[in-house]
Amino acid sequence: MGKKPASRGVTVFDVAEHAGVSIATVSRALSGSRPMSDDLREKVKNSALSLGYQVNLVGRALRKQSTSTVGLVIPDLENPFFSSLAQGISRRFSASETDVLVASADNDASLEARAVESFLGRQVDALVMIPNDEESSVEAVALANENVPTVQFDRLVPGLEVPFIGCDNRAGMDLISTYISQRIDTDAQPVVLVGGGNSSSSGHERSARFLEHNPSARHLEGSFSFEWGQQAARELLDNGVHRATVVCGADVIAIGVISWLLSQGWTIPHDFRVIGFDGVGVSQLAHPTLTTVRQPIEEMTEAIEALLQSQEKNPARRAQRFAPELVMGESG
Amino acid sequence: MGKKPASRGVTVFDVAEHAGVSIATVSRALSGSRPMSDDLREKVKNSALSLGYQVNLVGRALRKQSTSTVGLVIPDLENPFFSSLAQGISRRFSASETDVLVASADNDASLEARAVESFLGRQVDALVMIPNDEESSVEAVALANENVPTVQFDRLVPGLEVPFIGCDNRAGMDLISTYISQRIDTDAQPVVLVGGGNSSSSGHERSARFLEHNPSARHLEGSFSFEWGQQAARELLDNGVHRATVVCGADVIAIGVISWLLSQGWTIPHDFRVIGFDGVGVSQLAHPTLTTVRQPIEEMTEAIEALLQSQEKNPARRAQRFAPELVMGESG
DNA sequence: TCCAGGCTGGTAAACGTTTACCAGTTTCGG
DNA sequence: CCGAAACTGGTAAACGTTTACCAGCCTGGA
Repeated sequence: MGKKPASRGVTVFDVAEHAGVSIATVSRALSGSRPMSDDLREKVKNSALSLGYQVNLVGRALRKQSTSTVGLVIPDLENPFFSSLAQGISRRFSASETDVLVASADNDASLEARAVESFLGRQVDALVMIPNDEESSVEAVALANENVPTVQFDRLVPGLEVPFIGCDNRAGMDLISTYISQRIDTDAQPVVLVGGGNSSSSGHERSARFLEHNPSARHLEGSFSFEWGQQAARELLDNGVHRATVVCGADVIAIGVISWLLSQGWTIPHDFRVIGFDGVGVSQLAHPTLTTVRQPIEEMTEAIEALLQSQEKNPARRAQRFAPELVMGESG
Repeated sequence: MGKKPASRGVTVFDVAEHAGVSIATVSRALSGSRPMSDDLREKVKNSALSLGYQVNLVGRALRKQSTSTVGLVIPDLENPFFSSLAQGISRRFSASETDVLVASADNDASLEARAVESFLGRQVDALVMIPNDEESSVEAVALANENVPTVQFDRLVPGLEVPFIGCDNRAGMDLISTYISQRIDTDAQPVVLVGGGNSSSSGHERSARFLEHNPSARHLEGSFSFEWGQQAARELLDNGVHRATVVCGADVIAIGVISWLLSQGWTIPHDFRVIGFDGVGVSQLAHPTLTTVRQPIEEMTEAIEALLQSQEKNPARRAQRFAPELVMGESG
């Protein structure tokens, strides 16, 4: 019933002394790295328990030259799509006794670089990166890949031999295009594209593909944020657009657009149809429910784990793109 | 123009050899821990650069017995309130050269315990915890606090001498109560409380305080999630409630409630008034805009940093509660 | 009886840093 | 010109693990 002793500072030596064995025996008993008699093992384990011993992972990492850890670098924790991805990855890896450490780059290239350096310095076994940007993130991704198995997720930096796992953005935009082209026949609204900006590959790919199908669409580029969605909607209204099908580069943007339009008294989908992209997390709560394209993030996180596992042996396939599916909602 | 060499495996010894000095000099030149002549320092730095040397933080941590790292344990990354907090904390600490590592407990007590153990094993200098639960998180928080300076954030586990920083939930509910009581005079709607559950201190405190003011309020308890908000709204409608002021234990819940009510064709605030709690992140995008109570998270993250700084010397004050403010929106 | 081989436990080295301590040189006041 | 102080750079120990190697013992087959 006594106060449990603090474990900081309790080392294998203390346990060894308490149990009357050597440190090698302690290590072996605790890790099971070599078979030994049950009573001895029990004795050691009891000593460890009663001293409140907890392994020092720093010491272990230094000796074993491996931590059971993967680092995840994310552009922005406040973007619910990214935090869903983070949650998905954590969950996936927690099953395989691997810790996932998350760092936010806060949309800042230098913080992103710092996060990578920090993870590398910590000797993570692998790195999963959602690069901020096609240009400013090149060095960080390259540095990561030179040092540990690395996978780019969701976004891709050009010109690097770093494996990529993400969604087939073009296919997603194809789905949306054919969907709205059917609609357009019946009610001829102008089509507007509100993109997430050309500085990330996903923004880039989505906008470009959509414009291939709809070259005459009005076109606004911004960033992947609610605020941009709101601003874009305001610009549309200011320019006298009062009926339109608004295709957005991401659900966050779509939510922003809808929020602004509703606040100005317009109705959806009557006045404006709004279509998103991602189909993950909060956006499913939007009202009216969002018409969007859903990325299969379960499959994608699974692929990440598989890739990283095999990565240690053979060099991985270049890029894996997963097909998204159209989700019909009320908004468009 | 040659390929930059991989830094993994480049150690102080390599740099020392390349620069023609001893490892002590390398360490000192790089860390500036002792004054030395400029040209020597330059020479060492150049060697380090050309070899692509990157310090191994594991080795450093082992020797210095300190990492410049604080761990953050979060119940659920998908809850936008928590991810906003995480973002805020990361940002705050990034200014002071301290890395923040985030781990999600995924609303699971055993994962939470594992996250704490992992951080402790990694020798983090401090721990910030948002405990899952008032009961099942006790051991994890206690373990953390026995080993490193620890602060509980937003949620509080009872009976432990662990410093706490959070919002004054009772004051928040006082604000809401007086606000709606003014309204109630003019249009006498029934009042409903949709709480986030009694298993966390914030849910607990908020619901209890609100019921002190409104003992006759209809009362539903669930969890801090969108889904619960939707479900609660459904239950209300099923029970024939068609006009009400719905006070929610959190914005996420309020968003869920609103989303369901709107989807069933009710209007807000005409049929239902809905009021949230938190005032952070995504919820500001809701439409109609949310009437809520805003927590001062800037101040709170600042307090965390200050607390952890001083914590190393003197034992910290028990609990700091920050006053929230009422934010008028259209929803209630 | 002897030796090979299995089993059990211990000793010590290694992982990559930082830094206490030391030794050599220079500077400078007396 | 001597001694002390200041400075500069190096050697080696220490942080907490894991594990290669070793030594002793026991078993069993020849």
